[in-house]
Amino acid sequence: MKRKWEARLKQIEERASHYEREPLSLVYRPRLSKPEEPPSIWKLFHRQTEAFNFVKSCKEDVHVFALEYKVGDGQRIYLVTTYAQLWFYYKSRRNLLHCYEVIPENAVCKLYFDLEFNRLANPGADGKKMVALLIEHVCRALQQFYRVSCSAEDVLNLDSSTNEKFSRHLIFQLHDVAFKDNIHVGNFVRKMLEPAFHLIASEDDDMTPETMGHEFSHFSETPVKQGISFSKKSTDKDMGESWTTNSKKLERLGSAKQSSPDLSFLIVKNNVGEKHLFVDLGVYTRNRNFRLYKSSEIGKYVPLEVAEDNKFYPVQSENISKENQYFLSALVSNVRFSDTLRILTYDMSQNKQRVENFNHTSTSEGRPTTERLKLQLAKKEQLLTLDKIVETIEGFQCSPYPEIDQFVLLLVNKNGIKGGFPLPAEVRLLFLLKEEEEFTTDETRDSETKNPHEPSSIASSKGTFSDADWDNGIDDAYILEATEDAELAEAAENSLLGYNGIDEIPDELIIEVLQE
DNA sequence: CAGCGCTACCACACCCC
DNA sequence: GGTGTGGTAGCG
Repeated sequence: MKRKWEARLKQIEERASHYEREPLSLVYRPRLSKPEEPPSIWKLFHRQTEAFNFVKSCKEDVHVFALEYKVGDGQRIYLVTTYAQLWFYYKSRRNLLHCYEVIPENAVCKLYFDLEFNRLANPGADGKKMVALLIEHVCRALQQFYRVSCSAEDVLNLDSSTNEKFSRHLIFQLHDVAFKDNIHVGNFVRKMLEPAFHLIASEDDDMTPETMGHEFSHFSETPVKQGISFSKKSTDKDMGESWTTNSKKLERLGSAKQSSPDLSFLIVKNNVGEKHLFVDLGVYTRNRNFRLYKSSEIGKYVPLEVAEDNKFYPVQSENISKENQYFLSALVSNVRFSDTLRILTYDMSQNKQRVENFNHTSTSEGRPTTERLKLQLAKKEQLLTLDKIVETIEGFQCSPYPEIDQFVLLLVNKNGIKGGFPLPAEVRLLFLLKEEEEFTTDETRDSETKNPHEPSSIASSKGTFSDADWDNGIDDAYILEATEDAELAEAAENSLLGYNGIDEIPDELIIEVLQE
């Protein structure tokens, strides 16, 4: 008895001296890593900007998440941590319900969709069928715009439907392909759905038929901001134009029926009976919050779960559970690093912000250097369209010699492939741009249709969606591809970064160009 | 102490016929 | 009536 007590005492004394040698830290910190590894990161912020500032100061691969914590007002706090650590505390689903990923502005991301319709307002709508048709349409558009192949098996299909609402998230898992950021995703999605907007607009026209020769004709007032609308006065001449307009409209409808894809399945009614799209276009804004796999909106108890008709199955891995795989796959900004990663872009207003962006990103050197951050920075600096590179050359006086610029243009346009300039970075990239024809931007489209003295410009305007548009649908889309052609890459790089005369350009390259 | 980024909508000024 | 602007409620 006494002996047992002595042993116990000794044990306690040993433990006491152990804690004297290695005291517990004053503040408990959750810790996934071993003591010799870097400490865990788990920080909460009231302001999103503070969270992102912390991420910038952080070497580790951390991300910003938004947590809903008050019912009613969608007020959120912001959590910064790693995917692994979040999953560790998240997976039990006893805490951290109502979590959102913050899709950072300017961050490479996946193609994603938020789909929903009110069941009561759309009796007979077959949600699953609509999802399948949409996926088909998206894959076709990816193929036609970017020559990117995919199928329903590449799409993670998450469901959070209720009796009232059909609701899905789609996240595309494209191999070695991602979008520049979610603004570009939005541009692509809106372009891809253009035939559907025209359908809605034309059906609205049918519901409110305009009286011939009356005040005005309303035309194609779409929910997209680049939609076309114009009006006219009731003179004889204008009546003629108005008729032209109507006949064009009919022609447009005809061609829409014949050649552009039939997207009528995407049209649903909201709870007041107005026609809308099945696809929510409000989710492609800066720093958009996107609900995590197995999270629910606060106040509701409907988490996102793998849909029964989901066809995406993550590759099985020994140390990552299937649930964790789905969790990671559902993260829109979780783009897998790859040295052959292609970045898709879709510019709406080509002439606006690009150079500004270039200046901005080029000053942000020396940032934290995880592979991912390096990659994103590299991408940012390389994401210049050919036009912008020319502007940049002119703007910065990089090359005072027109023949150098000519040479560069020839070089990168070789074999009908327009190109960009691989800058000094881990990954060398080449831009594959669309062929010659200058695409009519939405601004020119608007200015054309607004000009009352040029009905012919309306007729020939790209404001109508035609088969040709669809086939040429590459529009402002660019594909960036890794290139193994080191010689070409190096020459282009040197051309941009400081050759001062034609003498300095390697002979063999000059010969190559002259031979063309 | 404490959210964020829009867009649709409205009100208003100003212009032109 | 058309067009442009500025402010904001409310949606996602």
